[in-house]
Amino acid sequence: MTIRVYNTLTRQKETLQPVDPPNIGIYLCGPTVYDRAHIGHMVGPVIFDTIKRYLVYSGYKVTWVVNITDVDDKLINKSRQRGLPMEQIANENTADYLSNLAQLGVDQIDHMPKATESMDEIIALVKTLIDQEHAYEVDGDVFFDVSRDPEYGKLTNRTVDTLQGEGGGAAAKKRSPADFALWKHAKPDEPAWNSPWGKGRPGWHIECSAMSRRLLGETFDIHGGGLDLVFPHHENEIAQSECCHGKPMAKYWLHNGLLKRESAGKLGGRADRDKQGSEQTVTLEQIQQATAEKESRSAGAGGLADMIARIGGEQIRFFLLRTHYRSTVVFSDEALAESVTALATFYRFFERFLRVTGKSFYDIQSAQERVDGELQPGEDLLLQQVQRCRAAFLEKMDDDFNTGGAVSDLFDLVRTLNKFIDQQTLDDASDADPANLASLRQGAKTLREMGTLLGLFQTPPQQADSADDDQLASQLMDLLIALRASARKNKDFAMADRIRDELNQLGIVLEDRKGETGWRLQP
RNA sequence: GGCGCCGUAGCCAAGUGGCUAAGGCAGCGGAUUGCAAAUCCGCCAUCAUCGGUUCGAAUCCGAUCGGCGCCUCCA
Repeated sequence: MTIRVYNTLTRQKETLQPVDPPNIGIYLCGPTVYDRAHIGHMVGPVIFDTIKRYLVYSGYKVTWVVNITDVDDKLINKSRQRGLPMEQIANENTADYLSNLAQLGVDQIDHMPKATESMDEIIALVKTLIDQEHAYEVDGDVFFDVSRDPEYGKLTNRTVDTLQGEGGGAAAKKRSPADFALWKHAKPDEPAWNSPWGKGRPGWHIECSAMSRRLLGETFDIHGGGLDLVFPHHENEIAQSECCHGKPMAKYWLHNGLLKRESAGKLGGRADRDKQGSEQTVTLEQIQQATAEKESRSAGAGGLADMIARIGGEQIRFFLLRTHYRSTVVFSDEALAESVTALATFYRFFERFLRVTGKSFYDIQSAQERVDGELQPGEDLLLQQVQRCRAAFLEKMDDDFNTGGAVSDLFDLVRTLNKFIDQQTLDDASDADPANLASLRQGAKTLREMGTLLGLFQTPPQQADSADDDQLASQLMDLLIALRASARKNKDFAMADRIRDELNQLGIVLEDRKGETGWRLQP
């Protein structure tokens, strides 16, 4: 078993060899919580959640950190616009973010440090960089001196002289346009922390260097984030941390692709920003309108939380995992709908499994550890097929966490199991061979193992007939089904079909099985 | 201008040097069904174009066309 990952730093796939096996430290750049999350913010968490599941399964001890940036210029602007304290805005949006993560089944994060709770480490790091003459102070601002870092630009293959650098009022103070702020001097009405350079706040990149060092050490294994963070954010993190410590910051740099709308540009990208205009001149109403437009296209009128409630967290997770994490994903209602349809195949199988075996798929205990090549010579044909699916699945996951390819093996496996039920006529529970049922259970257990690795099928989907509110609906359905059964018995197919067709109009699908009729809502 | 990515069936999407190019959605044919639904079986691509390397390329190299990202805040 060898796991290979694509490393942005070397621009090639490499064998994963932890710095300190079996431990693996992962740092993922989380959100700046100046606004509610959109679906694009979920790509990184979902894939890294999956990566951690896979690494733990493969025998590693993984520590995964996702930071929350809760102090920043955009937060300060937002605070002014809304007339609320920055902290309150940060707290609101952090809560929204966490709730979205939970809905998508992202539950593997070990630490979520906040920038505002890491000031001591940040200041200490800046101080060291000044002492080392990698940074300099000008009137309460501190800048990193890129000319003192011969390796600057190595992540993105850039040279200092080609860079424009950040503009704004601070540009005049910088020795080189490419120098970037480590510490920003506070204006009178801005949130500020005491520092050796007066009151101020951290620059954008420094908090990640400080927090990753505290929680994962000076050199850790995997640093992740969206492709849009490669430059300047990660380039600058590398510069700060490696100049400070004199050793590599992270061994592998993994970047997820960005989500794109059908129409134009990535979510929150240039097109969105241009629409909003410069924040000095735009009115609050315009901002709200622009935000509403953006959300209506990217996440439904009520934002991501509403979209999750409407579509389902698992459906969105599945949608994201169907593509390789480094690809650009074009997001649209149609694409999402296709995913929902595809995912329903598994839910139908789980119901069938319950009918056949009397056991819930969700009660199956999933394998916690990876065990390879345990196929016994005497095992039956079904289990051999199941093992082939599983081996194919693991092979794809080993290759840079190819979830898109791995999903196909999930479909292959569910088809194999459905076929087995058909061929062995296990739907007739009365004469089912116990040995066949045992084989089926074993196959389902493997499906559960694979699903769990992807963070899928952890809890039963919302059932139309499970909620108390739908008790009446359930009773009415029983009545209609009984009426239709009686019509069918009398060969009154016109009546029977009318009941079925009109229920269909209401989005309810009937399935006649041996001896009974089931119903479900259309996905 | 600099750095980088992508172009596989109607649509989405794996595969990056060698078995019949995964899987999903849609469609068509069949088994099953009173008819459907569900399930299963079958059909449906020579991989943007051109040229080159190679015994052999979707997969490597070059050119062309088309799409995109970063170089300023962004997951």
